[in-house]
Amino acid sequence: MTQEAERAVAREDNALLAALPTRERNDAHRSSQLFTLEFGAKILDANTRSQHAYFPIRGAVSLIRTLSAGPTVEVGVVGNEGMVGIDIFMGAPVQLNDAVVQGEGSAWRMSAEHLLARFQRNGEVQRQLLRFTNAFITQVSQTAACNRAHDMEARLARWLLMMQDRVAAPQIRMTQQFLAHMLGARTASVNEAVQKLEAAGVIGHRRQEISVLDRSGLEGMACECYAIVCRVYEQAILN
Amino acid sequence: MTQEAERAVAREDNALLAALPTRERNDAHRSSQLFTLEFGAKILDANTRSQHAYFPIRGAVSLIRTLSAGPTVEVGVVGNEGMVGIDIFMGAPVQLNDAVVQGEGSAWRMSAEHLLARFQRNGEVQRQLLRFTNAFITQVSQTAACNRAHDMEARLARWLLMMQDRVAAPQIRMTQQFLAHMLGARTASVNEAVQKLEAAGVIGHRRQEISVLDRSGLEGMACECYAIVCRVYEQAILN
DNA sequence: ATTATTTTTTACGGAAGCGTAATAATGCGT
DNA sequence: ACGCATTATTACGCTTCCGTAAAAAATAAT
Repeated sequence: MTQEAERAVAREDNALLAALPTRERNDAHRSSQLFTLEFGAKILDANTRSQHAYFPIRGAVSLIRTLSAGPTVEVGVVGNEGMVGIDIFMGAPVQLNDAVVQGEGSAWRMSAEHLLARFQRNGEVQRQLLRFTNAFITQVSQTAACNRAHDMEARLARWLLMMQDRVAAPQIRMTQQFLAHMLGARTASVNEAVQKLEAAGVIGHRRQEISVLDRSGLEGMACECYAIVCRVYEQAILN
Repeated sequence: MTQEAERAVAREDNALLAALPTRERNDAHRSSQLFTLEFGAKILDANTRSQHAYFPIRGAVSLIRTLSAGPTVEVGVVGNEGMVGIDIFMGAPVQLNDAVVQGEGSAWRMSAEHLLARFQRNGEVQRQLLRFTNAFITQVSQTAACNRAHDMEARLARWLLMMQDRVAAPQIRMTQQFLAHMLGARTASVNEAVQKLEAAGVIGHRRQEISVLDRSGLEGMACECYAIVCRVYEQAILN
């Protein structure tokens, strides 16, 4: 309950911006527009220099890599705790992932120039952004290990938990086809895993929707990766 | 051949340091010690704040994540083109990977305090380090996708190529057991893949050693990930 | 309502790789 | 030279997940 309350508060603003000194925070808000994260929208393109950074207030954005043979794999998810567009201040020539909205919500959108200027001018802004980036690296590392070691069922459970944390709703809306793209698997394999989790009573599902029924049960079926990544982001946000 | 020559030149110093303005570069050398990368040495520990950063001149360092169920997975490799210890300037509370020497060589070793001070003081140092870090993120992302999508044989080929680039020798020394840890697989599976590559005539092997016989043949058997990661590092190093 | 479309579910043979463990080869110490 | 320890290889049954694709169910369009 207390945790619930904390979350509600946190959701009023992006956690990264919220952690900035008042002055910088206000500045960030003034130089951003509120942007609606619409389901399925591709907000950043692979092989392109990002024009904008996004600081989600609510919602989830997946970073997806497409391999030449066709399959796509999600390498990370960003929500309230972070931002999309790190390539802007990391000095990347281009970035290689697509960023796609998975869970509807809203975000502050800031131009690349603005972000870069803020990053270079203010030490605290820089410090926060780099701390997040480091946590993000850990997330991607964990995903790399997870993809090698854990099976569909555990990975699906993990993904649902991460998504639910970010959309802040018990239902998660998406087709299993789409989910298969995230998990780098066949629709049929995903379906099997969905049914197993449902048989275990931790989720319910219908067309285009999965709902979490037993959160802690689901946590029990997810691989360790979920808890690890959660902890890393918590630590990154604390000062 | 020209490429060969370029490589030889590059190997005289770590590429990241070499790209710095003379002044900063000299400073870095003065405040570092030459450190021998001994095969198997663990130079950074998971769950610890790094005390030193390493800028390899020759040799390869693997970043390895150990999962609680036991298996270990390599999430990235660093050699001449980069450095180990990014957590120092990224403001990480701790970092979660072990860093283990895979290919013998040498590196400049710098204290964490020194590195942090240089990072914060000089824009060009910062810029280079962040550019590398961004390339590293791409490497890890690619590994995440690769681990999901590509089979042992292709991943082994990729790993051998990356390792060879960094140790700058046709032979790569390590037990298949160790290799299995890197690839997150059984020794037996690795052995099978080794034999397939050998049957294809692109590598030779004997106890504790694999040698690359047909470099471009091996490239043909590796997944796209090898070329992608190479390109990313090239771009990161160019100004 | 009926048809078309999208999404989910089921099916089946097959490949890759696992867990386990026994056997063979190699190299080291004395 | 001989025995010991490490490393590599082979074996076998099994699980997971793939490729492919057809059937069923849910929704949307006319």
